[in-house]
Amino acid sequence: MLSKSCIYGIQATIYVAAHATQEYVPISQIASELKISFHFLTKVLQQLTQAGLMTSYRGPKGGVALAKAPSDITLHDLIGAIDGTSIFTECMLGLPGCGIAEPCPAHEQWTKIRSELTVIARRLTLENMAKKASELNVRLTEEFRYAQTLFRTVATHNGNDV
Amino acid sequence: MLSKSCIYGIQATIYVAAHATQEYVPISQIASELKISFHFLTKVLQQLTQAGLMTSYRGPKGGVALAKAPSDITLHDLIGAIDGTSIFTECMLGLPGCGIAEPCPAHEQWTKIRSELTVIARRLTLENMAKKASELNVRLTEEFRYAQTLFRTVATHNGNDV
DNA sequence: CATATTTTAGACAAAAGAGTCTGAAATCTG
DNA sequence: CAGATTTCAGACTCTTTTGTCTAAAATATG
Repeated sequence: MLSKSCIYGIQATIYVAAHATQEYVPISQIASELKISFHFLTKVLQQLTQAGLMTSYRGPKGGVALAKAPSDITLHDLIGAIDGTSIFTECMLGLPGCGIAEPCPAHEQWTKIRSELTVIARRLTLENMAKKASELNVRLTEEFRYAQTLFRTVATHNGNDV
Repeated sequence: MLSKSCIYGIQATIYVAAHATQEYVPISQIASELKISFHFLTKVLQQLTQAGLMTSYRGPKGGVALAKAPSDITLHDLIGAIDGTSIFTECMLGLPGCGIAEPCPAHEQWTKIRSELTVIARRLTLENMAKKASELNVRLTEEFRYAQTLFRTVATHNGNDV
């Protein structure tokens, strides 16, 4: 569905959006909290800065930050910048030119799914997702709940029944 | 979205379903008509026979055939046999255990899409798709319309505005 | 200015996907 | 039985994706 690069990019931007207090968030911090290879994440985030979705700053106090307001960056933007927009536009069977004139046998059904996927991806902003992620019990990474890394101080939440 | 193997498998089974007159269809015939590598298609169709969706027969007059009625084989079956069912079950961000208890930030939206995708894939049978493919102007392969390879004798259809 | 920190750039390796090829096993035809 | 046809099984290559590593450029701090 989505490439690993894309998944990492989405997770990282959500993390950055949730850390709006920091000016720039070092990639090393994101990588270690999200258990992603630092060097690999670096390359992914470079794609996002080159696409104009993030800004970067070198040196001490450097890192990456969102280039726009979290409410102005959509899931569609992120997927498009990393995996490309083919998932939103292409035929399920990968046939170029599949359309109303020359549909593939699954054209109509897939078109419906695809358009809903597009709507949802356009509607889901980083603000939405970061807000969700900031609530308890919301996952951002494989091993840990995001809540555990984000709010270590929450005392009422005692369990870790992963 | 779908792997090349999966796409080839779907196209090939549609082709076989549309050639119900033949007892067994040789893989070489499918491959050449659909412009797919013979040896590669062979391996893909072996997966389908091992999954119980197709039958095969060796020797002259041999080939592959559907193991069930075309109305009894769904797109879901085909995808499941080749790419696996993860596309119908997994979290968009690939997080194991993502669910109601521990949702990822895109959980609800993706669940909706996924369930619609599942419904459609379960509803779309080979019979449906083969019927669609047998109508004019329906694509099954990249270079040619399926209609052209399937019904070469149709005279009223003079155009090829690819 | 020197040093530590951080992104940038690019080479390199490992793993998976896609595609090719060869030989063996099964089966029909003469 | 001999030969042709076809799937089956597995080795092999090529490409893309994923992941690792090293050196250079930029920048803050003392």
